[in-house]
This record gives sequence, structure tokens and C-alpha cells, in this order.
Amino acid sequence: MTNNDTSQTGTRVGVVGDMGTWPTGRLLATASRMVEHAWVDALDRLGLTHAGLIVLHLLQSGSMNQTALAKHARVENQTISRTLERLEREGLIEREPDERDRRRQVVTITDAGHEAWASARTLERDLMPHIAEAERFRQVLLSIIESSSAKRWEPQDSAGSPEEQNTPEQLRA
Amino acid sequence: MTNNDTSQTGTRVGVVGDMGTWPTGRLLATASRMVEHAWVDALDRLGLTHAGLIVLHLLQSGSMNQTALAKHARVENQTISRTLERLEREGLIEREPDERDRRRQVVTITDAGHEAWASARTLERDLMPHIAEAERFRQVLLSIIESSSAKRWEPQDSAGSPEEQNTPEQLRA
DNA sequence: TAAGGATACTCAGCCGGCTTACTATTTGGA
DNA sequence: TCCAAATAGTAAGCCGGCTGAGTATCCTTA
Repeated sequence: MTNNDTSQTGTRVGVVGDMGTWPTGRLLATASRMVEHAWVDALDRLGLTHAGLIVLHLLQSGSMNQTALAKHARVENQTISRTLERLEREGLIEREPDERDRRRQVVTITDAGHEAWASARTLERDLMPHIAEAERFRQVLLSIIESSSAKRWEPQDSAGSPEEQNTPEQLRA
Repeated sequence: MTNNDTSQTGTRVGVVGDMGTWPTGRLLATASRMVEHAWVDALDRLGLTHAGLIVLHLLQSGSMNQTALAKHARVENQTISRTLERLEREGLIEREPDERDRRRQVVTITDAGHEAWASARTLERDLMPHIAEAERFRQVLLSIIESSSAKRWEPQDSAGSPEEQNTPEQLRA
């Protein structure tokens, strides 16, 4: 019943403490949160957030409309909408109506946005803790995403259509 | 503008699509969200949520106060406070003032809470997608949590103090 | 050509993280 | 003893997920 002691391996139990018995899904969520914490301060200094960073990344290859951004970021349309609102407020992106389809907004990264991205991209590399067999780990994450996101995202993304929607380039304004 | 067409039959690119180049931290966050989606429906039918499940798990080994719950769940005090509010509203836990320290609230799982937990615990096992080398994967997650959560959680948890705060048993009411 | 259906986006509201700020207690030390 | 510091918890407000609804604009087709 003692779930936190100094039993084996000399090196004490460390911060993970009693988490050894946690289900994997919860470990995943916790690890994700902890990694995010490490970024917050640095990102904050650049005037952006976790969610905004994804958008800046996606916009590197050209402007797109919001729905396309949402699909690539794997979030709902309404979520991207608010994220863009904040990025626009910070001056990192611009939105303007699409002439050819007035339902759409064309989202473009600004100069300030490019600068922020340039500063931030190294952070993602530097602040992620070093892990053994990183490539294997990434493959497992991808396989989890693949198998558990099928129902939500499959229809949009498994298409082999040569035009539209699979690469940012094809979604340029 | 058909963004949803045929031509899927081959193995193709799958849902992960362009995510191969994403930084690991973002993959982690996305995988976590996708796994959570799979649980939501089932949990909802039991009247509880992701966050509530953690609390029920922790309360299996006995009642505790809120700060202890927060530490074990690795979230802030204010976060657990609202989670408990919802669990109490659902009748899955009870809170009552601690006689010995009137600042504290003793949190106890109810019979309904035990039932919900019993139903839910199998979900966690069944809904998590099967992954190769699960144990290695868990170890990597634990090591990420360990290294990136040090600053936030170390002071509370690495203590060798034999009394107070490290195991649920020691925090019983 | 005039519906009716699809699509793009926004609004409102919930949950679960977080920070900052506050109250009420308890504890500890001068 | 008594007052300051520490601790337990709540409140308010922000971000980023989500769902459900609602508006505007295509697009299709009868």
C-alpha cells in the first residue's frame, strides 16, 4: 500500500512518486501539460502561446483560410477562430476576406509573425527534455494519433485527391 | 472543391498526414487530446469526466483534503477545487470540514462514486489504443514528467519527511 | 431561377488548465 | 502572549479545448 518510498535503485523516487500505476492515458495528458509549462514563460515573452505557435508553423508555407488551418492543426473550427483572434490582436497575423469566396477569411502571417516564429522554433527544440530513442517515441505518438483520431479526422484527411487540402501549398490564397 | 473523395483503398498517408515534421511536444499534446476524445462519450454516460476520474482514483485509498489531492493529481489547488465542486454536484464525493483543522475540507468518495469508478476503470484499459512496447512507452512518459516538472512539483514530493503528505494513507481524515 | 443544402465562420457556454488576489485559519517565534 | 508568516481553500478572469446554434455565402438541382 505504500505508494511512495525509497525502496529500489538507490536514487529515490523522484517527482513521479506514485504515478507508476496511473493509466497510460493519464500519463500522456500529464506529460503533455508538464512539457507545456516549460514553454509558457519563453513563449509569453514573444507575445504568443502554444496554440498560436501551431498556426504560425502552418502559415510558413503560405496563407490559408481558417477551416484549412483547423484541419491541419487538428482542432475544431471555433477553436482556431479564437486563436486567430488573439494572434491578430498581437499583430502576428492578418485576416482579410477572400474575394473569390466571401465566406472565407484568408489568414496571412505578418512580418512580426515571422520574427516571432523564428525566435520560437528553436525553443521547441531546446525546451523539450531530451529523451532516449526519440524517434521511436515519436512513432508511437503518431500511431496513437492515427488509431484514436480516425473517427474525427479520417474523412478530411485520408483523401488522395491531387488538388485541395493535403498540403499547405495547395491551400494558398 | 471536393475535399472528400474516393481513392482511399491503398495504405496511403493516413490521418497523420503532414504531422511527421511536428515537434515532439506538439505531438504529445495532440495524442493526449485524441485519446481523451475516445473517453468522453463513455465517461459522460457515467456522469463524470477525465478530471473527475483522477480524483476517484486517488480517493480509492482513503479520504484526503483538497491540497493533498491536488498534489497527487499534479494540478493546482484551484483546479481541484472546481473539479470537486462538479463531483459533489454529481453526488460522487462529499466534502466536510476537518474538525482538527478548520481550514481543511475532508473529501470522501460516496457509494455512487465507488460505482462510477468501478465502471470507469475498465474503460481506461479498453479505450486506450493498443501500442507496441507499452511499458517502454510509459517509462518515457514518466521520464518526461520527471524532468520537466521538477521545478513545479519537486519541493512537495521529493521530501523524505516520514510524516505528512506523501501517501494517501498518511492523509486520511 | 429559386429553393434547399452544404460550407465558412462566429457566438455563447461548458470544462479544465493556469495566475493573481482574497479570506479564514493555524503555527511559530519574538 | 500576540502578531506575523504559512497554509487551505475560494473567486475572478484568461487561454484553449469542446458542443450546439445561428448567419452569411456558395452551390446544386428541380
